[in-house]
Amino acid sequence: MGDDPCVEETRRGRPTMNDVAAAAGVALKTVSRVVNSEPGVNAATASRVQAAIERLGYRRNDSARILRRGRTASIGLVIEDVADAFYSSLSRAVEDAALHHGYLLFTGSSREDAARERDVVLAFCARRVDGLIIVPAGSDHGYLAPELEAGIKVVFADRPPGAGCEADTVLCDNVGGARMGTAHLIAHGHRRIAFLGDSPRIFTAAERLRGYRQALAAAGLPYDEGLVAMGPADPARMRADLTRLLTASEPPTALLTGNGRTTVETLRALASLTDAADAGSAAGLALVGFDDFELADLLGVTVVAQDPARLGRTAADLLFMRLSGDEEPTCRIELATRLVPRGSGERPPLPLRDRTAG
Amino acid sequence: MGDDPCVEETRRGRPTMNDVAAAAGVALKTVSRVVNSEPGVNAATASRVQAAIERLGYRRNDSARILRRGRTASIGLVIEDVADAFYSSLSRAVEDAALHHGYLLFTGSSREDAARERDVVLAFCARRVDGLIIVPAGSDHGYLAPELEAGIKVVFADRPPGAGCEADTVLCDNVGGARMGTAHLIAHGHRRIAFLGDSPRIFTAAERLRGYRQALAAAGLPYDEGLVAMGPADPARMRADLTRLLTASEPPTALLTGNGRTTVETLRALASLTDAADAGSAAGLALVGFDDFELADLLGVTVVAQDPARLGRTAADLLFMRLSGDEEPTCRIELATRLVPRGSGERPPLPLRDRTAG
DNA sequence: CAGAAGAGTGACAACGTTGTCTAGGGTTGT
DNA sequence: ACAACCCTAGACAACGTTGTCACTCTTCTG
Repeated sequence: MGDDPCVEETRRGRPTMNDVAAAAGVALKTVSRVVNSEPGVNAATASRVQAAIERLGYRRNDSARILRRGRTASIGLVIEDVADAFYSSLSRAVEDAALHHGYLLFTGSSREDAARERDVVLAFCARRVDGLIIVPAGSDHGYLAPELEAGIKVVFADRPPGAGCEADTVLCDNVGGARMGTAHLIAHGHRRIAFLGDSPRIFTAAERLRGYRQALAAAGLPYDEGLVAMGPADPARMRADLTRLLTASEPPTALLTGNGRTTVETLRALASLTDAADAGSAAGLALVGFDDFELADLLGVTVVAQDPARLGRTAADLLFMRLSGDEEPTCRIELATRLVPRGSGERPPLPLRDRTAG
Repeated sequence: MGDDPCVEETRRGRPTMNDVAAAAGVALKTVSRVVNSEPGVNAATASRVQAAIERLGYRRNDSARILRRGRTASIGLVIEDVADAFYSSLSRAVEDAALHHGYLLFTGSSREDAARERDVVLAFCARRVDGLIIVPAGSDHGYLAPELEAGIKVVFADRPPGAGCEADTVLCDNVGGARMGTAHLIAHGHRRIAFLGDSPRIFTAAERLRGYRQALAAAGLPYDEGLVAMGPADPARMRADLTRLLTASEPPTALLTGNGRTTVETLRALASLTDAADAGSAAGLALVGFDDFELADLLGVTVVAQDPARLGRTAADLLFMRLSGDEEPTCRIELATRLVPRGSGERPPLPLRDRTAG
């Protein structure tokens, strides 16, 4: 009475193949065969094993399986922030691809922090992912050398790896997109166009600044540093920058914003600065945003659209090609951007003396 | 010459602790101690081992570690869709909590498909996650019994588990929120209020419908099925439903929309139906949306705000309490919602004869 | 009818790590 | 000088699975 009432049931924790084997009266290996749908098991035996599996609630231990087999059928995705719409679209595309190939997906955010990027990547490597898709935050990827050496396939997305790291890369045409957006404003008569972008140490922000400058140069317009404000999309900073721009002696008549968050915060700042209900036309400024965003259509904001889902899909396709044995030299793909006119970018320059801000 | 030029370097694949031990001239176990920062290793020995680790690019194999130790220090999160803003905020909160506790996070989307939810959950269990946070798509969670039995901690978020599954649950006050939003419209003079929601087989949609009906009843207003349209947030369907509502003999003067996507698609449909640039006031309808969304402030849309980040944080806190040994009876937490007036919900009813839609 | 072929099953080692136990050698206390 | 101790280090088994090989029956072939 004081003893185990039933030894078999008292076993704590998860049942193993051994337990199933004992319950079904077969050998361990036979259970393994059933679990993995391997051929060479009598139908009657198989169903007896199956019954034992269901009765005990057995689930295969993938850690043991991975340890034994070497391949994990999982990939890792490192992005900047899951909560950002751009990256969550990208995530979803990668998740779809992983599911389609029967892979499990780890996702982690770097929060634009190189050390954290490294930690997340190495944690995934410790879990022995077969491949990685990385949106790099840092610019030194030397830490990847042993991983690449060990055969882990890596694809960089949205931004290239740091110098000295050779790997497939999928980017948007940042320079071309920014050039196109700027040229669009120039074509509508603007001569003083401000550029509001993310911190210039971020690859995409620097590239877009480059495109902006190219467009100015192509049109024979001067590059004025006073019209450029770059930094993280912090509402307070952006308000201050916009106030400075708009109260300058020669304020811009148009804005090019460097990414989705910047565009949105610019719209907010403009709305709060001008008390205009219709933010799209606030202050009479023309506006082109780099990167499309939800509701840009309703707000009438002209954008240079990237396609984050396509970016993710392309990176995943590339990764799975590598995983299935493709040994071609590494490649660098640049996806085209698309200008979507919605009104805000087609406004002509307004005489600026009429209004004051602040 | 034809042979291995250097046996040690030729070894394919990843170095193991054994390799490191050999390279450093110590025993396997000593390497293990160094890797895990266990005490009892001479500083000189430790640095020799460390050097070998770096030279070989050794990374611990977590599968083996997990197999040996039993605990995985990882949790799984199953949501409906990473690309949805509500769930991506929730994800981010969970990710933060996981990071803070030193746990790794698996994320998977169910796409509102019960079978897929089950597959994802079981895949995570096969990887031996210690805990799970689930936004359930299905209503039968019998498949979780063996997992719970095996000690996996489960917290349900946003929606409760199906009958017969006992587990901690964190919800929003859907009924109260919808009641509040509806009462707000009633307080502004509306008598015919339409409800546009997600498919009624989704828990939150059904609850919100319930809140809507309660508010009507409390105000002595009749419940008119003709004012209710529920289904997935498909643009075409929503346009058709709105057209039907607005061209009815007694059209509504206000709308309550049942979630973020529905609100956004409603705004789009209204804009396209009325050609109004200012979608917020399109058709003169008052509008309250359940669930806040990016740019609702600029569009002037009154919402009943949930806090997805708080939802995720609460669920994660609960899970980590369970993981650290908390054995209290399961609980069900309901988070309050908050009404955020921004204009669209404060418009008075308009005489409806003036306009025609379609 | 003997021998070969094949289907079904099981024994066993190995994957890379960690927990337990043991051994060597130096220091301390009496 | 001897025992008792601590510090360091290694030997070994075990975690749960899968790949390899070997064994036992049938059944088929010559």
